Amino acid sequence: MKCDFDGRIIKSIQRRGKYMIFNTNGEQALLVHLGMSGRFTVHAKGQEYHRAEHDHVVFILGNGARVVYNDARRFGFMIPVSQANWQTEAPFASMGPEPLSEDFTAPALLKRLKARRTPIKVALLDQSVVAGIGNIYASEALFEARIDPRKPAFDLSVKEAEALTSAIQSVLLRAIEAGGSTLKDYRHADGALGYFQHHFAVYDREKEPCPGCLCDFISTGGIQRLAQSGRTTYFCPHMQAHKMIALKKREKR
DNA sequence: AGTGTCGCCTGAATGC
DNA sequence: TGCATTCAGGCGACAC
Repeated sequence: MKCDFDGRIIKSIQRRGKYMIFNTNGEQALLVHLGMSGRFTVHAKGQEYHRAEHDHVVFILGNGARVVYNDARRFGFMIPVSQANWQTEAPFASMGPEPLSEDFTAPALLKRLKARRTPIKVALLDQSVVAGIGNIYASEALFEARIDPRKPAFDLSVKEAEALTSAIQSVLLRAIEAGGSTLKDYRHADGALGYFQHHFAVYDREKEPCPGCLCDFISTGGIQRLAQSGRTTYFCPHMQAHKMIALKKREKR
């Protein structure tokens, strides 16, 4: 099938948050999001290719290699965007800082959380607070920072914001180091699996003890899960306890 | 403007 | 075995 990008040269590939941007020698760039189950795999020139189920797009490169986009759930998308303007358009105009950049500081995070009455876990999934955090890493970072996921976002102290920014960076760096998290679909471009799922502290570990658990595990029941805005959160109620309830009672008087 | 709910789509796991 | 239900790395449209 012909498309607008036929014959274009891919000049560079960028990433912002969970989006990839393929810059070309034309007016338009290709914006790509993998959704939940999207993946790219690279097949070298001469390597036989048979279309597999859920292969939706195949890029045939000038050197004969194939880059295949496979996406079982089809939540991913590719759209042409203006190469000159995409950064000032949705969703990038309002997107939060890159968590591994120097723009991501505790004061910057506090500023973006200031007006949010929503729980901190829900706020972390909002890409306009910080870019690139998904459901796994939100739970993992909050555990590492020892912050209750139910705590209102605006209620974070300076100390908590500091702990959270470093926890987010630490979790992401370790996850990248381990090659990402393969629950079902995630693969590298060469088909390799990620290994960070073996290092989760709380995610998908309901009723297990958290790392370094000091409480009476039998009586506490270990890690708990709850639903927040339709997404599952995992946390340790003992390691991540906060005093909101006591404070609320005081406010009411 | 911030917030919650719903739909998109398929596959795997679970329950009956 | 078969069928229905539930849930899953995300996001955008929509209503309030």
